[in-house]
Amino acid sequence: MVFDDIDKKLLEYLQSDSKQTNKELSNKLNLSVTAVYERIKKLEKDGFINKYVALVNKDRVDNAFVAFCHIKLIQHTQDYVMKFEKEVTNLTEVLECYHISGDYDYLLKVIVKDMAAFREFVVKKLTSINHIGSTHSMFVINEVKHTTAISF
Amino acid sequence: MVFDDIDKKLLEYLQSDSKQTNKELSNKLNLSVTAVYERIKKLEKDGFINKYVALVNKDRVDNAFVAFCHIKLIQHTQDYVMKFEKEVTNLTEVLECYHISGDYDYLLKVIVKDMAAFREFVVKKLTSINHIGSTHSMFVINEVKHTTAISF
DNA sequence: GTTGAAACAGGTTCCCC
DNA sequence: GGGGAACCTGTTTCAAC
Repeated sequence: MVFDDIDKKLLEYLQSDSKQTNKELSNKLNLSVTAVYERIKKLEKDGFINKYVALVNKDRVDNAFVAFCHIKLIQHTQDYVMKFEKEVTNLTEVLECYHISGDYDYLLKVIVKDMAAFREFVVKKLTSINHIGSTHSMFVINEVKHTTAISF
Repeated sequence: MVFDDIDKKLLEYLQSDSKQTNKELSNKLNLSVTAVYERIKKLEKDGFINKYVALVNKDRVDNAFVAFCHIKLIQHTQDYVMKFEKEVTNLTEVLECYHISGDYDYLLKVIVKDMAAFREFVVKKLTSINHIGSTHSMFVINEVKHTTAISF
């Protein structure tokens, strides 16, 4: 597929504000509205754009406590790994989960109400998943930067 | 401000798909289109909704290499901290930056082309910021889960 | 908060180059 | 592939309840 510099620009614009009209985008890209429309549809169809979402302001949400959890599994058989990943994915408190290199196997980003809720989450939900060896938690003191936009 | 269970539901819907029509939302919430419209405008005005964005599929982007970097500062004077945070925020490779508890001061989520580009990033950009003591990097082997939607 | 209608803007389609 | 005009769907505003 063709994926040129205009598409990259377009993706950057849509990543920063998806509510722009095609007319606004056509001005920025020096294209016609139709061309913008067709390029966007193409990017959606070809899976470059996953979805369009509203981003919620964490500061306005009461008691948004964010933590990162390192997790080590006891064993790494395919069974254990797949089961762990499936169960972790189902936890609404887990916003992100990465299989990573290093001392630990996984890094989780978790959001809960407060420290008490975090303790509850670790004890009741996280460590109740079998095969977890050890965990190590870090608490977010301040969110310095957070963007969903990838630069091209 | 009133922020009831309907608003929470509405935010959850908009976080999962912001392109739904007000009519679709009105069906899900058992409200009129006008009521949905007014609630959304209120949530936007009151800052609950930061913005609307397109989420790009990392798998379709050539060579999206993601790493997490722990960073320790040499000193923690207000000057150093603010300068570091400002410079890190300006790096397009840095998607997220958190001031965290624990052995390190900061946790960064970085996206670059490949391992070579990561090395380049660390040597040329990251450690050229003054006052950085030590860094420790972890590489993402697989993204198991990634959502921007907070549950209420 | 609801309904309905009217006005408008934007998305979508089609035909042209 | 891009441009222009017609069409159509959704948003926005307003009235009355």
